[in-house]
Amino acid sequence: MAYKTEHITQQLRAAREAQKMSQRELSARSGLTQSHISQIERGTMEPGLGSLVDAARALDLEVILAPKKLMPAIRNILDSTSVSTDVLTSDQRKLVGRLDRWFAQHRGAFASASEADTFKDSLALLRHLPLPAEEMDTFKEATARLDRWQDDPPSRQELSRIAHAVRQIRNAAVHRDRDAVVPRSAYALDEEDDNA
Amino acid sequence: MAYKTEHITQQLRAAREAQKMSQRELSARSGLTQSHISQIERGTMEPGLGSLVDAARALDLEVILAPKKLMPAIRNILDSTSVSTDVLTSDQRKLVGRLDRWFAQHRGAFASASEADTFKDSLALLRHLPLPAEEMDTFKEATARLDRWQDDPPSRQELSRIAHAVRQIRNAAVHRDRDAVVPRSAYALDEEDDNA
DNA sequence: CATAATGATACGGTTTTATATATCAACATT
DNA sequence: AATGTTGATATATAAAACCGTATCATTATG
Repeated sequence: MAYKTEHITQQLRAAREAQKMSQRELSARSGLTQSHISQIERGTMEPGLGSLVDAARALDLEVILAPKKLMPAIRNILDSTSVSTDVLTSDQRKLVGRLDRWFAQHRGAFASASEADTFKDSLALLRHLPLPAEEMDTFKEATARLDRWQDDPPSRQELSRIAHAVRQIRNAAVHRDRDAVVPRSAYALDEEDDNA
Repeated sequence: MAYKTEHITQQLRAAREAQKMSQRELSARSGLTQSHISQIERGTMEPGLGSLVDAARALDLEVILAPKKLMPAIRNILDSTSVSTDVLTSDQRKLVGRLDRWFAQHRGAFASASEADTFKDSLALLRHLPLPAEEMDTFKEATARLDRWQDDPPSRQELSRIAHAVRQIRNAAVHRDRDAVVPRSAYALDEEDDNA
């Protein structure tokens, strides 16, 4: 049915999820109904152009028409440029990187696969979400145990505790982020962009 | 009404006109109704996403979502790359240029202002539309009389005849251009009446 | 465990899109 | 002068979109 517009609506969903925004929050920002959004994302219904623009704007996206022949060049810009601003402290970057490498080799150490996935997901987010100094300490502290995994491998229970702690930090960061780090994201308030 | 989507639909119309395509032809290529297209372009109604995509495809355009922050870069691509590729023979370029200069000085020689305008319009198009060799001959032949305007000024009737001939060449070029240069633009035709 | 948040659905009701078809005035073409 | 083409409209009808609201199963969270 909505074969022609599938990629667009799919992109909408991807953008929303990338911003960790719920359908209900997007609903509030865009003026569309949550049920409406769900159906659009699922392909159950095809949005009107107006709805698409509303949803897109709420996600900091623009609906544009581009000549086919220019698409390669545009695509180049679109997926080469990393999306987030990456204003992390080098401390955070290093720590996340270290944990990342650790995880690559020891994911099997977790109690369950889902727990490992949760941990990985937390890491993925903390790679992009800046953490305030104090929380960085908590983060460091929570994962300090992993530094000694070599000569003293942590038990699964210890790992669970650590993963849970990291998860909490992630959650805190995500929630604070919406209003603090990405405050001028969507709204129609800032119509004024820089000039061309 | 359709304030949010005005620029998009406006762009649609601009693209269609730039390709010298009539609403009826776009209708045939896109599957939409001519009346539908008219209303969309006028802003009387807001198209669904499906309709927009259909119309866009028929015009060799793509509907895409782009992050706002990347818009400057994209806009750069969009309007830096100018119009058509201009693959004219040097013969055609020269001839058009000469006629252009001639016209700049002798537009008053035409029978009416509108006839002069028509001639200018034809020239403007032939500056960008490549002409096959045979037609170039016809073109040259039709305007040969102007080469002797100096010592033997052509009558208004002669001018009318020439202008008309040039106009015909222009028309043929436009039609051929649409069917040749934009052959694989729209798939809508293939779906419905798939005649070879 | 209890609670809250999430996404998927459902349904009745209003509004809008979209089609099919035709007409019309303004031009363009032959 | 006769004929085609163009874009704007009109009307009637079918088909969706869109909203409100509400429910439900999962999953996340405290």
